[in-house]
Amino acid sequence: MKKKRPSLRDIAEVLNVSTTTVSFVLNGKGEEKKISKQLIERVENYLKEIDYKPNLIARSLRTGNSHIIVFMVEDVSNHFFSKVGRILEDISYKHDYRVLFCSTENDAKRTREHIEIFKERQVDGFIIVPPPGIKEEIQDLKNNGLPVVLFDRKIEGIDIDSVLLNNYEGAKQTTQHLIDQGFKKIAFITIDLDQNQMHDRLKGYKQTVKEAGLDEYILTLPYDTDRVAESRKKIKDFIAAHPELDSVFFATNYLSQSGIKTLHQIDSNLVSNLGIISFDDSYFFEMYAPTISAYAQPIELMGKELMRIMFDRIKQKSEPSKHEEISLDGELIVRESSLKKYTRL
Amino acid sequence: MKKKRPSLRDIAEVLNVSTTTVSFVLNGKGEEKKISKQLIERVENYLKEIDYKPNLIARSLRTGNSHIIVFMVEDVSNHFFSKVGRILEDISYKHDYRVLFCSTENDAKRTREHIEIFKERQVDGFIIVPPPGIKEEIQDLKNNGLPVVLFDRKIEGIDIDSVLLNNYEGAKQTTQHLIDQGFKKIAFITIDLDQNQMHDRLKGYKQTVKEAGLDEYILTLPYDTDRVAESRKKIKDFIAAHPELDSVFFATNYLSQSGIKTLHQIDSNLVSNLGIISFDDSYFFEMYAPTISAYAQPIELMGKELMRIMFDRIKQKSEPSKHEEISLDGELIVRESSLKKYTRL
DNA sequence: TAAAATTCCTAAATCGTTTATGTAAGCACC
DNA sequence: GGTGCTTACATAAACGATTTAGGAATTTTA
Repeated sequence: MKKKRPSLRDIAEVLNVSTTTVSFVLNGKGEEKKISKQLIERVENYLKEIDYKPNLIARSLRTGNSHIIVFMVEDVSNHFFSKVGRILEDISYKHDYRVLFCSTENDAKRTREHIEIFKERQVDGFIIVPPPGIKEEIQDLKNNGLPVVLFDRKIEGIDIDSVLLNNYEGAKQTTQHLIDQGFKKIAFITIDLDQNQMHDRLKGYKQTVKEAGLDEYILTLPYDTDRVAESRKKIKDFIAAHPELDSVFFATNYLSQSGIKTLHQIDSNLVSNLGIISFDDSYFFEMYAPTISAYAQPIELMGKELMRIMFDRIKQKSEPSKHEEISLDGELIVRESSLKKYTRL
Repeated sequence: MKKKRPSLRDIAEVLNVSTTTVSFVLNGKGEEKKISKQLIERVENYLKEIDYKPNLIARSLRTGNSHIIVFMVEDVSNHFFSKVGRILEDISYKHDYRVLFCSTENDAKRTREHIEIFKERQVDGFIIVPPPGIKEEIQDLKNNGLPVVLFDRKIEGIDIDSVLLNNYEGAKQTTQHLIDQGFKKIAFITIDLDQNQMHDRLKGYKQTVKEAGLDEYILTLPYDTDRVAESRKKIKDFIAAHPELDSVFFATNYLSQSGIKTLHQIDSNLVSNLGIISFDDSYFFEMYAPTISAYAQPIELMGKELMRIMFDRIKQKSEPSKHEEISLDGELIVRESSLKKYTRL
């Protein structure tokens, strides 16, 4: 049943040539290696005839690369990451590379193990959303000459390629939009996560309200998704404590979704009466009634930039003289909710 | 810079033993292979000391397997699939396997290419959501002795392991729930996709309303996501043509989300006044106001069953005498929307 | 016409494992 | 002391490709 695939040697035997010749032709190096036209043709025809597929493992062992790129994110089932993953997959596919997604769970140990395994599997590059505490491993990868591009988050004190959202500018723009719509008491609801992107968003908000001469209203919720009840209560108390609030800026889309739910529970008119805007877009916001405006990350562009850098590094092999730190701008998606409010005030 | 990792041979040289010995110890076969206690210890210590990591590519080449399982779905960024993928990843991780997700785009050609590549990469098993037209390739994989488990959809006329939702029963149960709540004019909105699971859902609906002596109201929308406008119009016309409708059963969660949006556009009270229920759950339904009830697929269980069968097949190597066709039941998640309606009628 | 260059191809090493087979030493047994 | 059985390792052949170094035949050059 289990018919063995023919190997290069088998083919060479049948054609009465050496494996070298077959290998050269297979890899399109026939002319370069001065194989005669006739022979090239003969080999090519046979390869086509039997629909020969080389054993990629053997090839990897010999060449040291695998045409596989790893994409490590916090959670592959997170919508944002899976969307980006999909883009990466499509681009890779066109270049005959494959993408291996995996979840770090934002855990350094798990990430380390993954990296170790993939290194031994000769993957050609890493695109990583780095959890805290893996600076050394990243540096190590780079020292081993493996291309690494960070995504979504950066690591301080390490010179490395990265593709990030300009969180500061995004938050400024988002806050400014609310201000432009006439809102004056803008709350910023964020999570208790010590990560650069969250800091930058907060800074953007602070700076913008300050420039506009408005007051700050900041609520920080626990990161743990288990502590939903606690978060709900905090939001309720916060809203109750500040009846003057006319709008809310949620710092992540997950936050918005649960936050909106909570607002609706407090008072079913609240969501319609407040100016609500979210960082990170979501399918949800388009469907919800009322629709919710959001600052959307440029998913497609991110994927493209990631792969552009990755392929650059893979090709040039040597350590690049200069690393790229791409900072991308998102796009404010204005939906009815943050428009119609103005007339209500 | 690029310090080469030590190989088995290097280690053998340092320790003045053969690679065989090192290999046996490495794989825990020391005792079995009658290596002396002292030597085992000496080797183990050294391995630990240099933190030796074997080259997995070389191992794969020799052993013919890779500890990689491929999970091919229509689109990795689809929430349902990515959730299941995440489960598979976690289970695999515990068994020292990795999962390679990839998207078929429901396209036979792309699927074929993927399968070809992965076969050459010696993956140990395939979990596939099969697009139409790849029966032969699946059969071929099986003939090559590779474990294949189908997921979500089956292929007629092929004896193979599979894990599926019991769509018929699910649709029956879902419809029955609406009936139990007192609804009598129940619409079934589905898509124009010639797949078993859609047929089964339709059958479940039909059978249930028939048993209850109620009328059928069926609307079939185009599958193409580009034809949103057309779908919207069809829904509007359908609702207008049947003012007597008191409830709607959407056959997929994507449909529900866009459908609910449309209903809301027609009349902002419609969503609250109709009994609405969806096949496939979504985060969205929990957050929406009002919340939407749904028949949820047992994601975790599905993942577990898939991996259970997969590992069974990987272990036993030989062709199983009997294939498993697992048909799982989902769970009706009853939220306020389908409860409170009854009182309104 | 001998030396040099070119053309066309091959032998063999190599990547880093696993594993079938080999073998030397020690012991028991009649 | 010859035979057989363990024990405790080593040798070497795979796995299936790529690639270096080189060889024989032909052609060009001087």
